[in-house]
Amino acid sequence: MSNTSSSDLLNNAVARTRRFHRAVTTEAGVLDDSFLGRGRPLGPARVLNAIGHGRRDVTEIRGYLGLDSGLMSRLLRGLEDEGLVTVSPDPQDARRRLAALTTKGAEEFAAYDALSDDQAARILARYPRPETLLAAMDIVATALGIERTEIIETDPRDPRAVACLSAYYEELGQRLKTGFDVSLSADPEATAMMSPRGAFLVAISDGMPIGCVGLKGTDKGYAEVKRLWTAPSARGMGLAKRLMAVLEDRARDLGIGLLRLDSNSALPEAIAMYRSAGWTEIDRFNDDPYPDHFFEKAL
Amino acid sequence: MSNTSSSDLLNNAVARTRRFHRAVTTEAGVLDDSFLGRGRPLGPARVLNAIGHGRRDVTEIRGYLGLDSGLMSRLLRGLEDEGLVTVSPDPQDARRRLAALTTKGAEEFAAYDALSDDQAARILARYPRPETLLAAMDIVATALGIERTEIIETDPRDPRAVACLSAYYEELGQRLKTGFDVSLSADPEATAMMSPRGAFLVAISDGMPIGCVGLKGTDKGYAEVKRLWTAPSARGMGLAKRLMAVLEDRARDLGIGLLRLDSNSALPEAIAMYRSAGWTEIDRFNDDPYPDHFFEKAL
DNA sequence: AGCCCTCTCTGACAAAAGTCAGAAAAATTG
DNA sequence: CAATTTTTCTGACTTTTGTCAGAGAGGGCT
Repeated sequence: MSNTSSSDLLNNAVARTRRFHRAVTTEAGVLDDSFLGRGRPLGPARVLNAIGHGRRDVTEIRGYLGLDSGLMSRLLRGLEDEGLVTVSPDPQDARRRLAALTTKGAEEFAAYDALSDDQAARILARYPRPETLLAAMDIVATALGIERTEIIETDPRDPRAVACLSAYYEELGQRLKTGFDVSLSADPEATAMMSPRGAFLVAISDGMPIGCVGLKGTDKGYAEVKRLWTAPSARGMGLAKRLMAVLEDRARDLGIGLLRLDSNSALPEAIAMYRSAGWTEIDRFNDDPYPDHFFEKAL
Repeated sequence: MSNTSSSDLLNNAVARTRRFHRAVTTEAGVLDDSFLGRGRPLGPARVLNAIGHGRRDVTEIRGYLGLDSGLMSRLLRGLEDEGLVTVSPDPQDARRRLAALTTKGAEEFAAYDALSDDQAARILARYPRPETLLAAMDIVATALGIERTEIIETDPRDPRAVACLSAYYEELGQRLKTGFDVSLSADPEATAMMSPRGAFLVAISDGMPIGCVGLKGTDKGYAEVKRLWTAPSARGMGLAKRLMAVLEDRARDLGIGLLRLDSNSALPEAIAMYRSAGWTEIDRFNDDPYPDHFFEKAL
């Protein structure tokens, strides 16, 4: 432990971070050992799980797990001998190889998954009201993973998009004095927010959707930005700005020259962000009952 | 990843816990590798650090790190050969052995410590306003470490006690409409809260003080419970109750038969806890300006 | 003292993880 | 098309980690 004066004990950021790390790595012996729960060494278990999580490209897995090519090759061979995995050349580039789970391998992966779920549930069961802990875990996971957070384009009916949209509607309902009823607002049809008319983006952090934004094509000479939302755990990390930047790029790709959006004064963070991101406030351009602020940006 | 329906994606507690785990173990490759930053294998590095953190008893280190006696012996021998550690028989029980760092060993340990500090600082530097993240890390660390949390008896002037007391005064100042000035309240002298007249307890979680309580001996036929505080990150986990239970045991050991305490209606959680822990509300028994509730409990 | 227990150390292994160099196959480049 | 690069695979290691059984010294109890 570093030498810390008494006033530091509770406030020193580095000491707190290190204590967090100590707590988490000690507990990792409980959380993490699902990888050891099926009598297989860590190496093969990690490879099997990486494949189960959808990583197919051998080079990619090697990079992700930090393995030497020789070691990787042997681990794959072992999994093949066990009948859990098949490896075949990539049709695009026959030097590369793609791994896939066999039926037996998928079962084995599911067993690991069940072990992990059990362990997570066991940890949570220790806390009578785990909501505080879960919210804190979300913040930590989002913050630590912020650089790994991917922004993907999806169908707005994709479950990950729907999860974000539901959270968005619920939050609007709480924030607006009047409540919020989607059916009263202009709910874009899905196809208006899909290529080639528009786009829908979701931010994914370690597999969890933590933000979204939609671009709705119109026939009025501009496209509209809709449904910008970030998870509470992600706020203050610049995610909304990043979503908007990607969305503007996407709009340019689609040949869109002018963007508009509406917002509500109950969402001051959003309005401040639009101002700082180069949007200009304009007059009302629709008759939606909820918004009271309107913005425009030329691309 | 487990199959989760769309509504689960954001709210399923197990999925959130597993995502947290993924984020933390991925990042652990960044946080944790201070143990690998000095060209020594993990085993010896862990032993050296355990000794540096004040663990001297070889059996204890073995238990803490989960090492076989043979392996432990060889690791210690290696560190001795490097001139970092000396091992000598325990004078109390010559079967046991005690390890200590040499000067060189202490330097090496300090180097590991500096690496850890740097890594923690580097992680924090990524966040412009890390207070949210730090608060979340405190909550997670406290929750995961709640079963490892020790309650120790200290001098109330110990830095760990002082850290808690300062936080307590500051919080009282914020919570009481009138503010709080220690000098106007009955500030017990340290010796009144030390054996044999009283006691002072501090809860330590992974090296961080997260709660305290004092037992102040008087000559009026009762002892007073003073300065009960738990860190915000520890609230809702029953820590105050645990501190009180230990304090009551300690009071019984000291031959005290009656306890009293005062509190303020600005601290409703505390008052609810006293009621549920078998305390009876009584009339004012002092003229301290701050309290407005008074309790008593016979042991 | 005798007996049983605890703790450390050693030797002898075994398993797991990691390293390195070179061969073979496929893709890319000039 | 030849030269170069990328990727995987193999063999031949080394290092690290973990296991087991037994020896030896010390402690506690009757």
